[in-house]
Amino acid sequence: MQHDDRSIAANSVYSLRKRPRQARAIATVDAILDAAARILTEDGYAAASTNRIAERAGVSIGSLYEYFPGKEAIFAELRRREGHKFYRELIAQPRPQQPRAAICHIVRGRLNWMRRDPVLYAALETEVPRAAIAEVEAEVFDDFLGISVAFLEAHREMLRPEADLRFLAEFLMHTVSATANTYGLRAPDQLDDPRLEQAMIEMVERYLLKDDC
Amino acid sequence: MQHDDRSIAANSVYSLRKRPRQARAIATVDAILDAAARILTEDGYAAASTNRIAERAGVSIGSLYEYFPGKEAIFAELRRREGHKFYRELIAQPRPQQPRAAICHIVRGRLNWMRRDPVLYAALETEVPRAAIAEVEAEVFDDFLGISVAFLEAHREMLRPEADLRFLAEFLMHTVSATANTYGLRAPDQLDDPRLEQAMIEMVERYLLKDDC
DNA sequence: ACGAAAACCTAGCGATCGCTCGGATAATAG
DNA sequence: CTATTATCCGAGCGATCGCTAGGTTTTCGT
Repeated sequence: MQHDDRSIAANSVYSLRKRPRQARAIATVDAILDAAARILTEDGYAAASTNRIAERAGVSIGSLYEYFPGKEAIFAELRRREGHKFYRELIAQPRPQQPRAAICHIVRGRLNWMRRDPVLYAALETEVPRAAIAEVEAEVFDDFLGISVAFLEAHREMLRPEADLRFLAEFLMHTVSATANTYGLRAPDQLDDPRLEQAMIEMVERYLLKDDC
Repeated sequence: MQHDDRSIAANSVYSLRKRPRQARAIATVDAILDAAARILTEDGYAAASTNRIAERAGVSIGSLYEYFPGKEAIFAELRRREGHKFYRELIAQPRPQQPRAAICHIVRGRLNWMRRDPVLYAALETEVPRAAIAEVEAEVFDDFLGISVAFLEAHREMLRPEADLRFLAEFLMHTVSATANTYGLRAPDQLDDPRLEQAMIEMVERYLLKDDC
């Protein structure tokens, strides 16, 4: 398993204190993040104390603070890795050229991401303090926004007239993302209802594309 | 003997411990909720300790626990009151009969609610532990879902063929609500952008109504 | 093999947490 | 008035929090 440099961010209270170099150190960091995710999933953020995370990870509290400058940094890193995982998965697959197929691809990808562990992602998006998540969130969002705008520009003739493609891309990303999150949070069992995926796809298509497409 | 008219909420760890009877007691509860809201807005849930809330409210910690069985109950009650405020506001106004006007009315109402205090509502929806909010949230949601389904049924002929109106109503409520929340959380300044309101309205209209409407 | 660097650990500090308890004060009922 | 209930108070408990200091063990480079 290769270790990606991008999952370790610039110097900040929410980034790793130092890079784990040896294999066992990487395993330690992974175990901490895994334990944090499990506790967050099972008992919520309030129950996820640093001592308990370390204990659950089978690691001493001292080792935890060897790599993480503070509690919130653990969840920031967790969010960072999951975000990049989704992002890389999505752009690894060839992106369809046809708008309809591309919309389908994006919506399905976003839903699949949430389906993998709805409770964890919902908790990450909602119970973890905003400050810890905000900057991490922006990284992938901005990247993806650029791709989306470029895609809309490439298919401008098929779209309804719209002055600001950037606003449009932002709006659709927020809508799709927010809806997926909300279902993951409020009705995780409905994530697998084929009607949900279909409804989201059709909603975006109908709003975005000209009527005669 | 003691006739117990606890008309505030069902007995639960998230409801008031006892009903404030005198005017000064009501003022105390209000002050506590107000202080909780301000601290939550300014410094987040992690900083909103019971001691600090009581101090900010100008009330002793003893008085706080006179009425609230625990910390989370404070935020549950806060959420309950804000939710009912929105709900009553929305159904107090005459609901338009025409589908397009009704959609407009609902979307604008939901956005106006979020506009009143984006940071507070975003924090309520996201940083407060789920358990404290869940049951409160369901109260208004279920009520409103009934209204929505009835409305869709009344205008069935104008809608695109759709088997399950209940699923449809739920989907639209979640989408509109989630989008409003997300903008309040990630880009509160854009809440006043007229393009956002317009985009949300058009998106719902285009998805919901037949093409020839 | 050996010194340096990296990784890991334990004990526990100071602060703060949520919350209780016993009693003081104010409003209300009879 | 008095008795009763409602309200308010704040010292402080036990638990736990995030986190650190200082030392030991493991790995790596040479």
